[in-house]
Amino acid sequence: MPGQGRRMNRPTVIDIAREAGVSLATVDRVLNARPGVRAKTIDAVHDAIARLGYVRDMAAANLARSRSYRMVALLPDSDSQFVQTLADALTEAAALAAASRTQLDLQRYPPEDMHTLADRLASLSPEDVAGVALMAPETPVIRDAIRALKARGIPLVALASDLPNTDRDHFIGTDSHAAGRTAGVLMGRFCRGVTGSILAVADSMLLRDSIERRRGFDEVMQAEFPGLHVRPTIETHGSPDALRRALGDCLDTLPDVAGIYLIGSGHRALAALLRDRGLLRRFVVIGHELTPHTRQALIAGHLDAVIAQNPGHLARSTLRVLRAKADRAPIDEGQEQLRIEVVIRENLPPEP
Amino acid sequence: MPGQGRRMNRPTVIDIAREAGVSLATVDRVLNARPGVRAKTIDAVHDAIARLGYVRDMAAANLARSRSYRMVALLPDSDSQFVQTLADALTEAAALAAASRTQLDLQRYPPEDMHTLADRLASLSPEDVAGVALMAPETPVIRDAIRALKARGIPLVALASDLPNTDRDHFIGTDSHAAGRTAGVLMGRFCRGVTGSILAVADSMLLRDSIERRRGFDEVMQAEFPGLHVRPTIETHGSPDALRRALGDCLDTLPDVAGIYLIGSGHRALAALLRDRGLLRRFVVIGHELTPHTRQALIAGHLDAVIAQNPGHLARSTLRVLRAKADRAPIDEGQEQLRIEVVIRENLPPEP
DNA sequence: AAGAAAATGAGGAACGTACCTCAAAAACCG
DNA sequence: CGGTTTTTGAGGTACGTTCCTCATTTTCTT
Repeated sequence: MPGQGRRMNRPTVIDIAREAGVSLATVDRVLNARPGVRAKTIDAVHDAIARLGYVRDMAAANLARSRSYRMVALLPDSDSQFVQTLADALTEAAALAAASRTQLDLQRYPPEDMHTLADRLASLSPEDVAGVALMAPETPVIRDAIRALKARGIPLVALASDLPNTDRDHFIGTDSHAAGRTAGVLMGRFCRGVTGSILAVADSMLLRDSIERRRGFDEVMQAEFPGLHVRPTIETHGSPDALRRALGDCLDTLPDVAGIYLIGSGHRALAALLRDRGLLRRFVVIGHELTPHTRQALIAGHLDAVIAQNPGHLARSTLRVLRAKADRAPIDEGQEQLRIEVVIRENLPPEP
Repeated sequence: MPGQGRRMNRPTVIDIAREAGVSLATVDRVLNARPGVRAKTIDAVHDAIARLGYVRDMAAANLARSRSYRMVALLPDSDSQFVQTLADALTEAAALAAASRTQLDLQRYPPEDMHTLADRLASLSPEDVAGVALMAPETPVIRDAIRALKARGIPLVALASDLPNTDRDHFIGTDSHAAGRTAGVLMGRFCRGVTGSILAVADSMLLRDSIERRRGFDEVMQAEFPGLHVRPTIETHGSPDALRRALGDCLDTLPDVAGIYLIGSGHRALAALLRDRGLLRRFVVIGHELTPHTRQALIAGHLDAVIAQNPGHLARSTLRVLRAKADRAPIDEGQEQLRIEVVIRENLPPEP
């Protein structure tokens, strides 16, 4: 009978009861913080727990509670490929998490409408939601909604984009500043021996992530690559036409463009523009996030490197952390640490 | 009572039995692939499962099994930092896996002595070992030992270094050829505009991994960077002196060295040599695996990039896959896919 | 069609925990 | 000190699954 091992004999509640010299009922009261136990007895039980190195079997506990976990993920309903990729990853992770009584309710909200989002958050009750994962910009309205949510005792994690000035329990994503620095180093090194301008393109410089990436990028370029000059950020506000126009102007005006840094989205529009002008592969192009488009661009050689966070890890991490928060269990920080990945054509992961 | 969700009323085995019109015992036989059920009945049960969208509650299942899994990991007892890092990662992963009834017995074997290793493998019995993770070169002796192990029904995964011509159940590690290509692209791009020689240093060109990395590296260099010429591999056989001597000779003889590719270990010896000669930071240096030394070298700027596989993922993946194999459960290929990581100073993960 | 073999059913104990009730013991109060 | 309140104990049922035994039914073989 393969695959079978020997019993491990972890201590159980029964062992604690014996060790502490109390009854099972008392141990149970202590473990679940139920009232009606003297402080002295509580200590005795905790001592026994410490002495035996007891760890509560969460699987058994949850089975007994016959508790299930409904998590809610709220993503903007933008047509960004990254958000779509993330949504897919969450759906996939949720399918697997179903085996451990966790289900995910993936919701989208109108990207610009923070009031709708706040209302949505306000409508969540601890009775039927065990945790929330939120990808949203940090506006006052949202900050308030989060405060109210936490006051109701619902755990919340910030997804992909941090909400540092709120009561969020955890941030799941990469450090944008470091990601920008990484992009900067690659840009600088790929441009070795070249002097010229670097164009930076972002959706909006009001987004925390874009600001931080740009800041990291600039830091590195100024300190280590003095021959390259980064121009002010071109803001596209998600519009391909705006990108086309603004970037086109730059290319017309500046004779010495060496590289293009795509801080946010816009890969499709950029590729179209460069193709029309016969400029593909002329510059070093570095972007963020691995999506079907950036993948294709990497393969085609129109994009030199992508700084990415792994959406699969992001999704799994989200569910694990929410689950841990719901159980008030500790988190394995190492496992939840999201890496800043450097992706080039040669280490492109196989298609999902 | 926060963190609580609503009952989900997921279908249980009882529902399947009713839906399929069979008894609980039969459902159980089907679910656990026990013998004594007609093919027709098996199909009927599977149909019911599909119709109800049943997902087995793994927590309850494992609780009922009250089975524990003793896994054995066999690593060479070399003083390679990578092996040490991997051992640490395995130990850490094992501590966490204890919560899900999995324990890991981490063993080291004398690196050059394949007979000792084969004997060790031969001594493992399915009664007390649920799976084996093995990091070893593929020699005939080992191939035979693996065949015997598998014949006894013990699952085996190859760790870090593949054993493709054996019956191993799974390989957990990165594609060395692609890793070499990645190193090649970075070397080529970091040397943009430069013409010259690239030195390659390996422990031994008899190791599958080294051969494949070198092959991938060469492929890229020849195809994309014709100005750079990769010299024949210097073999150090793990000896710092040998590296010092051979590499020293090359540096004396060749005036145009542009980069150094460290296929295997030897980072310490290389740093010492370059420091003595005042050549630190003069060349582009690219290596493999993130260890305390390569981490430090990256920070100091003596090393430009490291191609790595994440030892934490490797370790967790190992335990997950072994566990799945022991349970005869399917594997989530996406999650077990090990990425080829590109690490530079800017995206260095925080110290563990 | 009889006998053998294979398939199926019925039922129960166990895994470790939660949560409930009721009774008994201990501590507290004046 | 008696009476009241608080604390503790004992025991049961439940969660969804595994795995066992034994009896019964069905199917196959000749």
